[in-house]
Amino acid sequence: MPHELPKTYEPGAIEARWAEYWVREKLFHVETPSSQSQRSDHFDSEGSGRGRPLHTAKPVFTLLLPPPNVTGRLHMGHMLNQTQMDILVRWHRMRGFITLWLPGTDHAGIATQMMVERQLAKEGKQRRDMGREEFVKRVWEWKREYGGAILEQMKRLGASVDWGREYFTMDENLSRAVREVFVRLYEEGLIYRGKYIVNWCPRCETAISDLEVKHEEVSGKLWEIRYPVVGTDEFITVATTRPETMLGDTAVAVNASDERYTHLHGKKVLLPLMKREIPIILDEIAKPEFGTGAVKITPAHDPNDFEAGKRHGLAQIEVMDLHAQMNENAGPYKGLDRYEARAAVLADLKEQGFLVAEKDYTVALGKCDRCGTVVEPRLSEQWFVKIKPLAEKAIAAVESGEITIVPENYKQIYLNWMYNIHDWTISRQLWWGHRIPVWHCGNCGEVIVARETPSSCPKCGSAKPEQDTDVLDTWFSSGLLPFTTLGWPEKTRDAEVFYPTTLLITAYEILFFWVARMIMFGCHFMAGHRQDAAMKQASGYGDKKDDSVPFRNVYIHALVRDAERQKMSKTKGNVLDPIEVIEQYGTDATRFTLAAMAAPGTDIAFSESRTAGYRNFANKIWNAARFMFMNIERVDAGLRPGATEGGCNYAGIAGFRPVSLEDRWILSRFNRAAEDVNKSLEMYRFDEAANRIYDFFWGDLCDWYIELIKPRLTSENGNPEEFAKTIRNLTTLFEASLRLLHPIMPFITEEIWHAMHEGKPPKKSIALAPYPEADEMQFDIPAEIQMAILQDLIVSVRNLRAELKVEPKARVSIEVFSHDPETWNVIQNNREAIQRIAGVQSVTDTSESQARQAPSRSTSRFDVRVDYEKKIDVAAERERLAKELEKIEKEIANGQRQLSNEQFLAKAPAKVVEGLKTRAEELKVLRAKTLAKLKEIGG
RNA sequence: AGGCGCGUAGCUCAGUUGGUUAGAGCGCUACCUUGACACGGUAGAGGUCUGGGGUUCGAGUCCCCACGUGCCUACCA
Repeated sequence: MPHELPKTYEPGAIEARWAEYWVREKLFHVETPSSQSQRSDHFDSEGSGRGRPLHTAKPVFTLLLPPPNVTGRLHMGHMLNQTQMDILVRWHRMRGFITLWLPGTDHAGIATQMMVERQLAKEGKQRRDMGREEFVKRVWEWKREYGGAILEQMKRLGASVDWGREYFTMDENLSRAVREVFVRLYEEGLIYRGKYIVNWCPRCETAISDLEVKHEEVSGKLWEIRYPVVGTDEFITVATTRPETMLGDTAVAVNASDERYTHLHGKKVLLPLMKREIPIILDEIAKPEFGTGAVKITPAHDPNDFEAGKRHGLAQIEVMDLHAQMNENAGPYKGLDRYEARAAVLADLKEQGFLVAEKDYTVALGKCDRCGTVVEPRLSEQWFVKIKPLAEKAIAAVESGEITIVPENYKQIYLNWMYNIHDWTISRQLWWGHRIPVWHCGNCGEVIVARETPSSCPKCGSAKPEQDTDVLDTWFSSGLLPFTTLGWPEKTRDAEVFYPTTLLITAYEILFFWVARMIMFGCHFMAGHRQDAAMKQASGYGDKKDDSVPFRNVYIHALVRDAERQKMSKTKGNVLDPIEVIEQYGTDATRFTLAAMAAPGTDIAFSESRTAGYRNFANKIWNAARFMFMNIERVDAGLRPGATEGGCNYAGIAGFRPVSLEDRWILSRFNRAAEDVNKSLEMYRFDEAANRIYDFFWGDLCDWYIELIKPRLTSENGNPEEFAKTIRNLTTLFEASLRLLHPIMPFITEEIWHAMHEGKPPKKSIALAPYPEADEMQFDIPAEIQMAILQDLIVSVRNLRAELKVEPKARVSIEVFSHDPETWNVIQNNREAIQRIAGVQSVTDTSESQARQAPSRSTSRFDVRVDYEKKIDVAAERERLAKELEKIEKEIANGQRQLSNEQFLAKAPAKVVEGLKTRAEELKVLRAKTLAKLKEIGG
């Protein structure tokens, strides 16, 4: 069974099977390492742990999964994020790190509440009718039933998280930690309550933070209204984009320096419609250069006016309720929606002659991030976090380099935001979430902040204080996750080992929402924490001073857009469902696409054609494996090599015994690929890593190596011993290449790897096998040079054959000229390969250059001519040669200009000059040869 | 209004501190049912790197301007 792979690669069945296996076998579960059990535990006994002394602490790699909302469905952004995390996690795990990837979900206050409300609406029910307790119960039911959807989807991606440690932000232990944090901050004076203007969503009926407001430029109107000045026949004209708020005006402000209004200082205006006398005040809020220089002041409905109102002790008249409907203070407009009221107010103003002008104006409308409703600034009692003291530590952690942010431009963005941060509104008027641990005494009004529900008021002793009805902003609890998931506030061994986490990978969108908050909370609450020193050292962070930070590195990934570069959004209907892409091309191909397109700095315009290409790549690997298995089948049992005999190690490929040029070459190429891939991953260059593996697997291994060794595998009367050696080399090479690819394409590599081991793999999964590293002893520069000559020769002959339109099956004779001994060596030693791969009958050495003979190709090392009766297309050949000559001439001219420039010779590095000179020599030869050919065919 | 990014082959994108011949995938052309693979093979065509200045021995790469395009931040009525 193991060697019978179906002819065509079909990812669906394979992937589902392994995804299930990884979860069932708990392969990625990490027990808390005790202080004793951290000794290095190598994968094999062959001394492969080069550079890893035994009996030292193991390095640790910890990553927190940005918790998806329980309401979430997987989108491309998640998949990119998780692909990148999984690549790094698998890579570290294979390199012997204690690797913990912690998964969980977020209760997502507003989003989840909305979801359940919608469900209730279908049943004709309303949240308020059923009451808070019933409703929350209902949300929990919903969560149990549907909340796991996104995690199930994650399993399909192959995310190698530790499912044994899965959390939910409303779990009891995490909720306890949230209360603890609230109480401590309150006791430190960092949480306060007050009545301020906040962003209010009339649909969600709750306050939201600045970050949850999305601004949108809309073409709107600016209305100018004149207010009559009491006791004169003058008017003051003010402008507004929200005329309905004038009903709550309590003053008109002008600038003290504005001479237009000097004579009106101390006077009052009569507020139209409301017929209320309000003062003209002097305040800096009014800028003389803007409009009329006079501003209406509505302290209850505008944040600036609120501040101005406080400065002048003005009344705050609320004219709207929590649904943004006009209330009793709005007089005749009571009961109207804010926009109905706007229309009515404008009509009345116009009728009464107060409306002066209506101008087109671009307004930045604030909309609720969740539901899109236009936000209304509203005066209300809320809880706030005093943010500056927390921000200071968070700034220091990044400025000092204790936390690195990649790409680096995000560091400045983060810092700018932190410098200008405002206090954080943390209370939400929702029912779903962490209830604020505050109780109000109905008797004496005492405010009780406590970890557990108080049975009586500590001040007056009256029974049953009422708990505050608000819940906390969802980000308040998720901001604590790096330490609460490791057992905080207890001091745990988990925290000692896994905190600070190593890395956080996330999208730019939540840099402020989440990343910034985690840094603030981590630096504050984990101050004084020490990570296990030996492990910290082993992990490469021995030089870091601050172990309070929630993570040592942040990597911000790009945004996934659709093929037209549009941001994917439900309203646009251009959302690409990753599950659909996966069903069509496979998870491996989709992962590979995301990795290969993840160049830093630019967003990803996801293109399915790329995914199709990488599905083809998987198919290529699949078939190369089939070819390998086909040949293994033909080996006698006694000769069958163990696929990993000596192969399953870190450095190079230990079991590979090169005998031929292509053996030496592919071994060298493999090691170079391993070196490059490791380097790229170190720098989060997923695109480089993916492309490098692609080129190696397809371009080197399949296109050349397998083609070259075919005769050693397929010749009927071959030497069985050589055959076995060849197979051994192929299998060890292939096995190592699978390990190289595994982090990016976990499924296909797992499938083939198990097949190679005939059901008896050395580890339960390739994911637990070591990751290849370069062995410098296996670099072979001469082999690479010689192979390049061989490839040049073969390609030249193929090229000539194509041009001469030689029938594919016909074999041709070739004549080769070279004065280069190395070239001769290559030809002598690889005559058979040349004949077979290039369709050559005989190779003749000539002592004379073939350059002027028509059907020929030249490189600086050799000329090769095909002996064939068919005539070339003279005109086409002439054109080709002319074009080639032009290119050569251009390059020669270019090179000469530089080489004759003293400045260049003096200033350019020797290496560059040397290279140019060598190239100039080559070009001279090539030009002579090309000219000769042109002359020969009468050009 | 500020800030950031992008503009390279028909399409989607690479191109590391400026250094010899600007790469890949898809698409395109021609030929090929060669015992791993047509989701394949072989050989090709296709780019004055948006435009204009500048720095430099040397610019796709650095600077300035323009045009086009995308995003983020912002309490200016």
